[in-house]
Amino acid sequence: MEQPTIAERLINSHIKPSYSRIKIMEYIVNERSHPTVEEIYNELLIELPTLSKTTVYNTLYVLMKAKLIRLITIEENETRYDADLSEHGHFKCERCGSIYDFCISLENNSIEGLNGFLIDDKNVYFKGVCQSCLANKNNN
Amino acid sequence: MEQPTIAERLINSHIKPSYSRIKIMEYIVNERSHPTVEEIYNELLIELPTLSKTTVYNTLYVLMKAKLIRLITIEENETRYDADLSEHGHFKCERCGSIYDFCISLENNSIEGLNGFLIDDKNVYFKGVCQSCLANKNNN
DNA sequence: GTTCCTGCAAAAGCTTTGCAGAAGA
DNA sequence: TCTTCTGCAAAGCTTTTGCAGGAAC
Repeated sequence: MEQPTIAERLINSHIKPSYSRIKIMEYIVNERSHPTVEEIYNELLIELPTLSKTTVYNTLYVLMKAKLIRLITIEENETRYDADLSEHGHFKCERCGSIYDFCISLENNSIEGLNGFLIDDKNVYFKGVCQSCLANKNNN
Repeated sequence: MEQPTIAERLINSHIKPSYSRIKIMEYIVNERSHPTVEEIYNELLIELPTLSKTTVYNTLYVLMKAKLIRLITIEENETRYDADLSEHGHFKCERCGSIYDFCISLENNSIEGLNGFLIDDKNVYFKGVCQSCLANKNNN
């Protein structure tokens, strides 16, 4: 089964596949680091020297509205983006700042208090210390 | 079993129970609406006309560090606070903006991908449309 | 020619910081 | 007296908005 290209995915969502948009979407899909606006902007500036943050914001808004990406708000002061729309959780290491994905499935019937509610979006965010940082601590 | 008062809870956490701090903590505990800074400030201004937002921010920071309250970041642009530290999820209705609590328990052993990780904090945020808004829609 | 994408600059909004006066021990 | 709590004002950041030039079709 062929994976659609980034451009095809944009077209399928009725978004014109401009070079900037392809690059921004591509970056979020390939880098699985759940980048911030700042990271996307700084990284793509190398390849697109005229890129502006406005375009990054505009594009992220367009991609979000088309539900090609989604927002991650683990921390109040940093908005991140994720192109993986499957149900999974995010773990942020408070020591090194890395974000890890993990598998989790929340069955609606195991939830009390939301009977008759329409659930569009589920987010699971954990924080703590990752295995790698825990291991390093012992070596220090 | 006696519940400790707000002042006692502050003292137990080595926080001086000033009037502002008691009122702010009290507001978060009593109002179970998970208020924003803005809401806390505006509401308490009635009773404490000289209150400043700086004091609200300062106090929230102190309470957070003492783990008497916790941050809720369902949306990127609104930071909310919750004094209920028990494990529960938050549902935000995208139509009326209300936030509902719901029961959920995440067993660590049902999570794949975080073996050997230290988990400090778990957050579950859902979005959608609440029962009440769904019912109203039919009446409109 | 028309649409809409891009990017500069300015504005807006929230949060933090610096500092001085006030309150409390 | 000494500490620290409070609050004004300013600064800092991120995000949004207005608008004009430019690319694409």
